[in-house]
Amino acid sequence: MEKQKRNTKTKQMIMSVLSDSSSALCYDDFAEKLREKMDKATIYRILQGFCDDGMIHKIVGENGKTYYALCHHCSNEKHNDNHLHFRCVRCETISCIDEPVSISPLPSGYKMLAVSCIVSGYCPDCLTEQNEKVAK
Amino acid sequence: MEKQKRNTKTKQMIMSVLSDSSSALCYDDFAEKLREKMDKATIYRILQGFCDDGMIHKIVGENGKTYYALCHHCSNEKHNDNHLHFRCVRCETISCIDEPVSISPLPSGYKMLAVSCIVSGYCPDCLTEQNEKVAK
DNA sequence: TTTAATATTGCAACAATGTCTCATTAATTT
DNA sequence: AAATTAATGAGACATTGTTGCAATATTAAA
Repeated sequence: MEKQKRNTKTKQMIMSVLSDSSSALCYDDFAEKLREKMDKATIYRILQGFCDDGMIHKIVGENGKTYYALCHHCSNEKHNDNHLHFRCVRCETISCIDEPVSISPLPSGYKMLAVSCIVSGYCPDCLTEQNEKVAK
Repeated sequence: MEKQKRNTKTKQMIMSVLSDSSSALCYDDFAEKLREKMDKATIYRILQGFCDDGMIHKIVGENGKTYYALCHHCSNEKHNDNHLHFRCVRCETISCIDEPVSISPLPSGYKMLAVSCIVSGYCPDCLTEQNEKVAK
């Protein structure tokens, strides 16, 4: 790790965009919220740097895009990306769920090191709206 | 579904490459095995067609690449992509594990529709080799 | 079997996502 | 304040995948 030695305004802006969001963000989200204040390469480099430093983590969506999220519940000692991610099929946001993923026992002979898991469905907000629609 | 109406040689070749493989394959794998006998667009289109027809399924790896695998254990009536995928960190193959994924209960308010899950670690072959190395 | 209809293919251009180089700028150290 | 070093912006490039369209192959019709 030879990265992120200076705490610049650029980095602060990116970090604050991410802190203000309750869901994981992709490059386009950052670009939009920063209104072209920052170069594409810079955004990607800073996000990669934060990942290398263990401050955020990546989630690759089923659309092939990479999303970035703060490591809210990862301690410094024990960095754990193995939690669940949830993608809402209605509002299209991806967010972290703090419950650890329990995977049914693997067939013998396999050794598990990490889990990357995205559940899709309705998030609480969208499920509520959905139910209200049906109720009408 | 308006696809794959003709069973051409091209499709047969792609299907046989996939049948012969015990792991999921990405575009490059097909291109390599078919030795430039076939155009990129054709390969992608046929794979997409097989997906639409429910004969194969896609897995998006953590590298952002899409892998394709036969639906070995999906019946026609009940198409189930919600099984586990395993990526070996040593031989770098991605394969399907037929065990269904059991996810620890979601927080209330969420409604799960599908699961996309990739476990990484050592596959049986590579774990054996690893252990033999250590034993020496 | 020959013709007509239609699906498939190859090619090239394009699109989206992300990375790299390198000159310039900004932050830190001396 | 000057020197050092890290970060940034700009554009070119890389990779993965898609699209439009003319040419080809397959199937259906005559």
